[in-house]
Amino acid sequence: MTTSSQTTIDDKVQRIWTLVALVPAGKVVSYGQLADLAGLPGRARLAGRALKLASASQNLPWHRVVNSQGKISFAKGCQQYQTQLNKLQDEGVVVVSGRIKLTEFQWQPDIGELLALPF
DNA sequence: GTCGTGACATGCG
DNA sequence: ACGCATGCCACGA
Repeated sequence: MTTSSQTTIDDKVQRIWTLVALVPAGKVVSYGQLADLAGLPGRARLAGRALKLASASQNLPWHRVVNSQGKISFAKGCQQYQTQLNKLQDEGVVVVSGRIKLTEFQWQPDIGELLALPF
């Protein structure tokens, strides 16, 4: 087949990065949500991997990604945890007992934004 | 090829 | 609310 379009791991990671870049300040998104939006249901861990692989030069707002419970997925107290927490609070995201109220701060992508995506 | 690990999610008790 | 099991699957040892 000359027209086969195989989606490699890199393509998927690329999609996650593209989506994260769309999240506005003051809002958060969950790993699972990113995977879903990328057309990869059930692949939340891949979203996490994508962020780990991302380089600082990409300037991704990775701190806006939390788990489905609205909590930061780093060990409480570690350096990364603190950095993420600080950035979120700087943006106005309210964190109570290490938790964020998703009903209030979870990002709801715009239809047009999704249609404009390359996938 | 098998196994353990992981920036996850969900269901059950 | 919390821990534990299971599902998921890429990666490295």
